[in-house]
Amino acid sequence: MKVRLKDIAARTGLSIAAVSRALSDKSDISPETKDMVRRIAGEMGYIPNINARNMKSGRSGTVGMLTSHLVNALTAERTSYLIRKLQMRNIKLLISEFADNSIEWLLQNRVDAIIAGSMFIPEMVQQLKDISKRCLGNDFPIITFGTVHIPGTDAVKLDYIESGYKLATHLYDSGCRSLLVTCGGVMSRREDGIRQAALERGLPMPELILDKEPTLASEYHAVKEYLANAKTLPDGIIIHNNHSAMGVLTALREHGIRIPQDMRAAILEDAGIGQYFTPPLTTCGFDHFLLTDQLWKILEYRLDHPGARGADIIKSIPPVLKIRESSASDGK
Amino acid sequence: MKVRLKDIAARTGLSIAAVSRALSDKSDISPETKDMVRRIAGEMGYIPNINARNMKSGRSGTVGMLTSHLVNALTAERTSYLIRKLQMRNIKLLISEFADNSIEWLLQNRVDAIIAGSMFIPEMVQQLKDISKRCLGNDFPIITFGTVHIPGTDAVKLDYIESGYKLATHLYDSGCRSLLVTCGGVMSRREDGIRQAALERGLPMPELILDKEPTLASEYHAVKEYLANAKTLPDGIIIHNNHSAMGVLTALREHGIRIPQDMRAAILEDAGIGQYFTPPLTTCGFDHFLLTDQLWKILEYRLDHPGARGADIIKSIPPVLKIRESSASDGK
DNA sequence: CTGAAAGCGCTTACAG
DNA sequence: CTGAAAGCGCTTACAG
Repeated sequence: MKVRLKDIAARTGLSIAAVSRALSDKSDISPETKDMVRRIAGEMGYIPNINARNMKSGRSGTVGMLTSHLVNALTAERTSYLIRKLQMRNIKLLISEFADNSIEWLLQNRVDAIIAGSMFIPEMVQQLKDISKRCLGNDFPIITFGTVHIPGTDAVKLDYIESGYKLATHLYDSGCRSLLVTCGGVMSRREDGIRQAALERGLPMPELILDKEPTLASEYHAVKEYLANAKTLPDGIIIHNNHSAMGVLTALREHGIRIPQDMRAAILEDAGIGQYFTPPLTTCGFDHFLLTDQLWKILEYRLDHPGARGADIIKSIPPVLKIRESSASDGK
Repeated sequence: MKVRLKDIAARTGLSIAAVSRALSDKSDISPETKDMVRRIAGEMGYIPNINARNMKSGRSGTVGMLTSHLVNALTAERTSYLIRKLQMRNIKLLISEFADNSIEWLLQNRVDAIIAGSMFIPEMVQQLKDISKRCLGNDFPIITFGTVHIPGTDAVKLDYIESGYKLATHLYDSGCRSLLVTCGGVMSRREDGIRQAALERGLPMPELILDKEPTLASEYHAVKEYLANAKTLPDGIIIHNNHSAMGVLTALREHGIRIPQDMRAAILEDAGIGQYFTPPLTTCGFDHFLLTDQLWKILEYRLDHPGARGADIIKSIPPVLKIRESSASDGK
């Protein structure tokens, strides 16, 4: 933990510069000294200090990620995938759970790029706009994913309005007339799409269950409470994510509601687990492998081409509707 | 992105040192210059460079975490919790998915401490032993959680043998005579506890389903395949984690197996979702809030008390058995 | 209260 | 092929 180039230099009788070169592999240096230095360095247990190395280059070898809920399975999966990709290139990921000062924090740590999802948080969008403006001339890569695109940043566009619209349309076409929507802790653009589908048909606006603290247990209780007070029940439910689906379905079941006979159900997200529910659940969401892959490609390109900003890179991922038993159309 | 202390110094006519002090809040400096410097720094859009700051102190303000599967819900939750705690103290988390060189990588990045779980991976344990030995005199904090304790490191002990034993004992006492155990991609100490419970009763050793690639889908298929080839069925099943439970249960259901009538079932982990299955699933696992909290306390202590190594800190979390309908004892 | 200087560990033109 | 020197951006004794 303590051995420095200086120590190796002293031990070998070489200069610090020579040792540095012997170890770095990219300058010419005589094979003999190179081997010798490497051997001694190994013996001494030398571990290069990457932070010191970065000091010179001005880059930190770190990518910042703004997120709002790592706990979510999809977020975790995405993060895990990114970490592996980054790690293969010796790049670090600095995760910042969104707060007032999180972007500032990332900047203070001199991240080489920022990735951000959760663009439904207005403060986050605003902060990203601010730094995008501030850093524009500077060629600082910001890559977002979501429905909102900020000029000056790259994006993987996920049309949440479309995904809500698509799923609601399917449910209405299957016979639903009144929809209930669980929204988790926060409204997102997906509700807009659902509303639009209702509007087009002259059907009543969907009812929303908005939950303060969107954990599995609290969503379960929110739905329980809704059911206890409801005079008439909707004939369809859209569950906002995979994680809460178990809680919501349990609440429905305990209320004696059968799916799809009494109520059709679907998840407005796709973590690949819809088919493992009973009955299998219809899902409408974005392929997260595709998403993460696009994200990574843009990121890699930007890291490898600093100073060549050019136009914003924008990729789109379409929402995919997977129809399963839970939204069977004949009420069988 | 470009403003340095030097620039502020030039602009204010002060020395770099004075500017540094005005901004750092801990040295005495006249109120007027302090205010002035801060105002100017703000106007210039100064963002301190934390990495440069750390250069001097020798600490990186980063904690390394070795993990093997961030995708797992519990790992993600733990990580999220830790990140929030660390972020409040402006400490970074460097996550390293375990690989040959991951510890070396953390060390190169001069992490101030290492946290590691997944102690069922022999190579990881070996590597941790090596660096623990190498860094011992150096007061480098290593905090692990799991069943194995490495001398010279702190630990939150999770007795996996005990958790397996406890759950198997419960199932046997409920009437099971032959157990099937899904192990995910890797054997862990939990199987030892299950075997021990069988041994004590003179019952046959549990059958194990070991899966190469433990995803939800592959566990589903692994169980399907097992069921297709089994001559006689076990009367109890232990599922190794929450994530795979949905797949395993679906496979059982498709095979016409009713729980608990035909087969009792339980999860050897507790992510707080057991009660949301149909029927509610018995679980035996460790309280992850407690675990993470203990982890954080040890970590915080170590970071705040460098150079005061003393004895290893060891905390224990007991496995908790939560009995639910899926293991009802009278076969009703 | 403020400045000049040394230093954190490394890299990299620039000379030789 | 190798060394002396400057520098990355900041902090911190040490003088004044």
